[in-house]
Amino acid sequence: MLLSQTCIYGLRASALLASKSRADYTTIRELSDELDISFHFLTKVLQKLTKSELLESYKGPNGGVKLARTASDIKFMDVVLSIDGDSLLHECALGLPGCGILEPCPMHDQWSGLKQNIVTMMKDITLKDLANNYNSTHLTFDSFNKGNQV
Amino acid sequence: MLLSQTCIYGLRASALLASKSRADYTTIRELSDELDISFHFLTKVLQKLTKSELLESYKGPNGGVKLARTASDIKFMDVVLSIDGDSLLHECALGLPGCGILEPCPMHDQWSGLKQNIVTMMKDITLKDLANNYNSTHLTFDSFNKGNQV
DNA sequence: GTATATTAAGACAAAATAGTCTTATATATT
DNA sequence: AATATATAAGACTATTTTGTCTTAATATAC
Ligand code: SF4
Ligand code: SF4
Repeated sequence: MLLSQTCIYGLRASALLASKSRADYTTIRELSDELDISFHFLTKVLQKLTKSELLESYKGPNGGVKLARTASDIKFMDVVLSIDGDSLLHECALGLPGCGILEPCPMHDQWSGLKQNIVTMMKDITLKDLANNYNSTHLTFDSFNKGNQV
Repeated sequence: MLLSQTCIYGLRASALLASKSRADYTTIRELSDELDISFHFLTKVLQKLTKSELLESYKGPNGGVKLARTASDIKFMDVVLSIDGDSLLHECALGLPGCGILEPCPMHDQWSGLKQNIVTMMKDITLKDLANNYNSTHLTFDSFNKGNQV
């Protein structure tokens, strides 16, 4: 897995938030219900995004969370960096230690090209993109998760 | 991380084995020393490769492990499949549940292309490729692992 | 100000992954 | 046969990741 489970939750919640109006706060309970993620766990995940100032939170009645910027202004990568940190950028996802510049392994050129493409994609795609074709079934039910081809 | 730590160990040991003669068995102790991996842990990892018939093992004096086939005949992907299974092939490494064919998310086309490239690379590269430019420093010391760019 | 709704924080528990250690088994040498 | 050398197997521990629960803090409404 390229991204932690925690990060995935953050991405799914962010995408869902991006499909909602920024005029109102959405409660984490509503998000956790729609996404079928544990409320308490999602709360902790979103706290990271709030601290990173990708989300804004508000306590009390009519409180909740909302995007801190417009959906088109928040990149997929912003969420990844906030939750998983920058290891994706700096470490070889193949996991082979001793990195590329000094002593490249035979896969390095190919791999680093592919990896750069992934990073570019994550830096290109915004929450608006994710929200555009948003399909609640897709982002919601884990039951679809088994045995599907990618 | 795309591959488990266990899988990385298997790959590093396999690459090292590929740089050695198939006429002799190499002891796991020798591999674990050269790669700076716990002997007992590496033993368990290599047992998987032996069960998958990528390696052959032999007990007793002058025993050890060796490649079951020529290095050019064993793919990077063979090792990955043996140790991590086929989740890399079937699951979205982005982790978003509910997969691509029925309800593709907006990233699907891009992502599935990139992912296919990774899979193709892993199916293309053989242990011989890894062994060719083999550099023991690179595959050995974790101290190089921090802060290098990929 | 009291009750209610909400996020924040942190202690705690469970599960998955990684790593260690001991014993069993097979082989070779003498 | 006895000893030494090796992998195989499995119990055990440690660490990380994931998930749960309780309490604190903050805001609203009445
Ligand atoms: S040389 Fe490149 S591909 Fe190979 S292990 Fe290092 S960073 Fe990864
Ligand atoms: S649609 Fe494709 S990219 Fe998106 S989550 Fe599913 S498999 Fe992954």
